[in-house]
Amino acid sequence: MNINQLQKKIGDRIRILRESKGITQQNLAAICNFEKANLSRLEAGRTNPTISTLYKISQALEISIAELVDVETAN
Amino acid sequence: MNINQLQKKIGDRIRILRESKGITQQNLAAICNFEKANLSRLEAGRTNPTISTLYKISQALEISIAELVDVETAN
DNA sequence: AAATAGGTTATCATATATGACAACCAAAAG
DNA sequence: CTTTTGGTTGTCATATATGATAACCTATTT
Repeated sequence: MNINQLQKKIGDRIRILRESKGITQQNLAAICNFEKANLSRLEAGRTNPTISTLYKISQALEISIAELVDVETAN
Repeated sequence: MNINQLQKKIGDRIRILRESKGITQQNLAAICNFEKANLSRLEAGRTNPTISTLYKISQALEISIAELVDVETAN
């Protein structure tokens, strides 16, 4: 798995988790105190997020970081 | 837990895992194709690493990213 | 039709992660 | 004592993540 694939997987995971909580990007961005545009970029897998960014998202989604970045098990 | 604390925890975890494999920073850095100095900074919790950096480290340590960033359970 | 909702993309400014390099330190080995 | 080992710290250059803002798009609602 290369870095682009990883970014994509992380982005997909954020989206799936967000949707499963039934909230919009705008909403999640607000909870994280993020810029909405950046969340869109993240979910699209277009950036290489920092651990602090991912932590904020995990907190907003009420899961651990480990759970958030658990993208390897599904292969 | 604030971002500085998180960085510190991640850094500690990297160190502990590295030491448990019995390899030096220089060694791990080489496997990851990292600059040794940066690994030192990471372990010291002085930087906010990107997911790609953490992924490379997790691969070198032969664990998943989720395992690497699992710093919340102990507290 | 116009307004709203949800999301996407671009541009720009700023902070900083990372690489490269070098110098330093303490402890251990020779 | 000198050399080696393992790690730390600083400086600088470069790429880019993130925030701020704005414009755009589609679908739905009013």
